[in-house]
Amino acid sequence: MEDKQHTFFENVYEVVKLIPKGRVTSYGTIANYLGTKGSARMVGWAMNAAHGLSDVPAHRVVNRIGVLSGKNHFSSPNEMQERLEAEGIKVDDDRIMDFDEVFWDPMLELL
DNA sequence: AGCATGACGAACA
DNA sequence: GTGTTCGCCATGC
Repeated sequence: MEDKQHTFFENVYEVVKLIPKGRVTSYGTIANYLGTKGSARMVGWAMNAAHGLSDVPAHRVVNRIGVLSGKNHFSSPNEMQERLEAEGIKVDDDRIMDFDEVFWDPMLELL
């Protein structure tokens, strides 16, 4: 873990850190914003590495349909949902409710 | 070198 | 709505 992916990971972290409280985005959206469109899996991989960084709110990143696909990777599977609900995001059956309302698109709102 | 897996996504049936 | 298939690319066997 030294040079090449460093840039990609760094970019992912930077975007994730910019996600406003109470909002969420998706792996594919971040990938698209970074220009690595189609490589949503790499974003997920980056999150896996970001897992230890408190600066990166990985719980605000879900898949395209608002499912907490990564909850299993947290310290506790319940932690992700609790953190989201603590920010005012309603979660039901591992899925974000009103997903279109809390969705945050860097291309659209960050600009 | 190939093959399987994965915090994904889109297209299609 | 669900299930399958393919593309994506880093990692591990």
